[in-house]
Amino acid sequence: MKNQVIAEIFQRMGALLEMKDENVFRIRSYYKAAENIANLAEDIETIRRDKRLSEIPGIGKTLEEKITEFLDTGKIAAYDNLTQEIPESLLQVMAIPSVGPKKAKLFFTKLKVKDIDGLEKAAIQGQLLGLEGIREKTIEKILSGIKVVRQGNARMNLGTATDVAQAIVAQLKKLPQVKQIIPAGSLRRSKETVRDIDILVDSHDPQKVMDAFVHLPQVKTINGHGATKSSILTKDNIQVDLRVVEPKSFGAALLYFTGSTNFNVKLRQIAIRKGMKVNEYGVFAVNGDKEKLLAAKTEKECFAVLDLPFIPPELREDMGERFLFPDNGQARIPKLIELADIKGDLHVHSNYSDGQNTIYEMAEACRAKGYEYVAICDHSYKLRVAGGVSPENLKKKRKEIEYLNKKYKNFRILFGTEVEIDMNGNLDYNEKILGEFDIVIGAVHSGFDQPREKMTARLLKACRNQHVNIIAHPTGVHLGKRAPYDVDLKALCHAAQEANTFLEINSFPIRLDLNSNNVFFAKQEGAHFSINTDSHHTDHLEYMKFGVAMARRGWVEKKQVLNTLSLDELYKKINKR
DNA sequence: GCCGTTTTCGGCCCGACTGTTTTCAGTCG
Repeated sequence: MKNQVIAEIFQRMGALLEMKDENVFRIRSYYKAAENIANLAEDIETIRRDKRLSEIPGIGKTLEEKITEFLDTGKIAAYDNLTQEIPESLLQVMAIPSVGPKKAKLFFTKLKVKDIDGLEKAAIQGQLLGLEGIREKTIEKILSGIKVVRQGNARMNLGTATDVAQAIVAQLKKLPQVKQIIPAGSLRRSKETVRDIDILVDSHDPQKVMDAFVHLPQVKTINGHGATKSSILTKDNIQVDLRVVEPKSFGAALLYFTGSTNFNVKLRQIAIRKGMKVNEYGVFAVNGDKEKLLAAKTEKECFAVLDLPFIPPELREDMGERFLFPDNGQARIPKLIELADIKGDLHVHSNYSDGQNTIYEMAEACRAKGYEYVAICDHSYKLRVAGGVSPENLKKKRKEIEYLNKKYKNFRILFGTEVEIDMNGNLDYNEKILGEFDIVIGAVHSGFDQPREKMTARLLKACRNQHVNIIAHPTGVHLGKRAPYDVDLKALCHAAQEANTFLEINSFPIRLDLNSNNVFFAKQEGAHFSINTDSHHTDHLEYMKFGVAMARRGWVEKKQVLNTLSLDELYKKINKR
């Protein structure tokens, strides 16, 4: 798939145009196009072949031509021209906190600085001093910014972000001045990865809260410390922003601070059309230069005065056609699946393969969560690195499960497997063995580099096997580590639908696979899902909330998810017993 | 450069904080 490459080029073109001091709206077009392309679940070459490029939001005639040019020739002339004029390495310089397009351009034109090393050298040698608008403080900021960018500020996964945020929230909550406190931003939207953490506090005494925040033990550097807004870097180099507002405008502030940016833009555009204005202090009716506050206390009220239903944070992305802002009439927001709808976990491991806990411990932990069932799906024999279960050991495992099940009322352990799909789409256990499981999950753990046709055929074959109920982590992605393998998701969805096979939404924070864009796409293509944790420890069962978040971000309802069914309904659905 | 139930031209979200300035530009979210 060329999607990410093209998105990256448009992103870079946007930044280069910024340095050229181009029209800001033209620049925004490139950024917006980059984002929308990066979020496509479909291969952009397929879209192009079907002549649907202009249906991608933010893609007009010009950008369509550029995409076509890239797909045909492997390059974009306009991009090459830009990089002739401005060295690409200046984009690194722009990535330094406190250095934007204006300063990067200034350093390049005045000092011929074209990368981070050059800037550092110039700063140390005192060459920056005396440039227009540059004094000691600015140079200090640049030097510390260079350190930050060198340490890498990669996006963290949702699990890490949740932990970091919770630790800070727990400490600030102890302050008597803090009334409500809630992590906002991309974390509240449950985005797969998070760059920095935004926390919103409601208090009558902002200064006290700010002071406490910047002096938390995990703070390494203070980037900003204002009356209502502060920003710090933790010792693990994670940026955390805190914003304090008056209780009366908490809803408006939460709405603003949750974002996304594009969602805010969209919301504010809607307000303007209605003769209103939205900012973090409320929704206002505008009449000449007079403003009248209409709503601010809760998010719900703010949506209501804009004549919108409450839009759950997970949906606030304004991803073009997926976003059902009404052209006329009411937005239709489906009743999204909730964590409480989940009746069991259909993919956990035990110490029969590479899990840390016994079957009994996993079962008890699931019972404690109020589940009706759990499927113990250990790896199959061939995956030796993960202690795949031999056919002989399967018998023992099955007996153990039967023994435990005799003790349980209103709870059932399902005898399952996560079976290897080999390079040709064949399964690791024979048909007879596969027939004995309650649940069979097919999974790819090898041969990730196969070409699209081969990989797709491989998955389709497994998907159509009469015993396979679920396809595990369908794209194989490891966030920040391994790119997804190349599979025709559309074909997989259609095969899955025909074969009554479910696509997994794997909740493990480094996987989140399918991700929310894929879930949204797969849902449109008629796929149904199973949201599982892939737990290798009882602690991992908590990850279910992340998988549910992916489903919600993909507009999924309860009825589209296998493990919202009761045990009887589940058996019926998968044709067992 | 995109986009359209006021529009195919003329709009395009809004504010906090910082460092440099004597009123604002740049950066960020």
